[in-house]
Amino acid sequence: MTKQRALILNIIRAGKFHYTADDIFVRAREELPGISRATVYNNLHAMEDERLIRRITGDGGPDRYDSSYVPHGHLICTVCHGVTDFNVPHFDDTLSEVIGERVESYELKVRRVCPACRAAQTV
Amino acid sequence: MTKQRALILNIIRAGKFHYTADDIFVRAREELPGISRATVYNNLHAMEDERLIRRITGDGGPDRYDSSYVPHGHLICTVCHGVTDFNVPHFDDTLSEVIGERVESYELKVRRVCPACRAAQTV
DNA sequence: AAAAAAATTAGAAAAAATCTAAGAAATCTA
DNA sequence: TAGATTTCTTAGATTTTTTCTAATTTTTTT
Repeated sequence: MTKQRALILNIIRAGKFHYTADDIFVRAREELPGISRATVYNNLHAMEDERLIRRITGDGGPDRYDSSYVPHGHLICTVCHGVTDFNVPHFDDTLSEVIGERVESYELKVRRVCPACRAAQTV
Repeated sequence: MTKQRALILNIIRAGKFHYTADDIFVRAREELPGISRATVYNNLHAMEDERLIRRITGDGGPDRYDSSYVPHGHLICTVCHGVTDFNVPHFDDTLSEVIGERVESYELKVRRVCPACRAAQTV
């Protein structure tokens, strides 16, 4: 756990939003001006493998990173590509029942226009 | 429906797999050597808007295209990586109710051990 | 047939991610 | 602790994927 990795993890955990690698790079550079883009990518991948964070592949936009690896749904805006978490309680149990097999994990992406973008559109 | 678009749609429909834009470009060029990459992208986007095809944003890799617009789940085996389609009837309506917003589409990937691999494991 | 609209083309450009080689930091070993 | 080994970071080039642009071709309309 280098200071670079700690910083990256902090940024992901502190943020209210799901950041892209570039978002994280820009924020990390404020604190550690010498940090390299490659370091950000390296550490994101390493932490993904260690299940410390989860990568969310978006809809057109760049990948984003979630501070929780526990499966949950993601609402993706088709306009701004912003990602919001949402939880369906016991969704894995529901899935298990539907498919008749034990579920290890799942990934659910729901695409819709987020409230902010919808408001902007109707103005 | 230009001949370029018809060809692209044919490639997507005839293929057993989900192709990337580049896969499609390479195959299209066999038939129509002058075809441009931009044409492939333009038509993929146009047909996606027309709901003739569906874009699947992958896990890291480039986007792929599915000959069916109708959303459906994918069961992914964590052992053999095989992919099986599965359908939850009216799942988008259910989602709409849960999140309280109009759902445009969804993508559901469920990871589990497929029956064949499970059988092999217990042997 | 002429004008207007739409689609296509080639290639440049942008966006996103990865790779490489050199150096720095941390860890291990005796 | 000194030296060796391993791991991590850096800068920037490279690759991959997608989009953009402007000129041309094709199609449609009048």
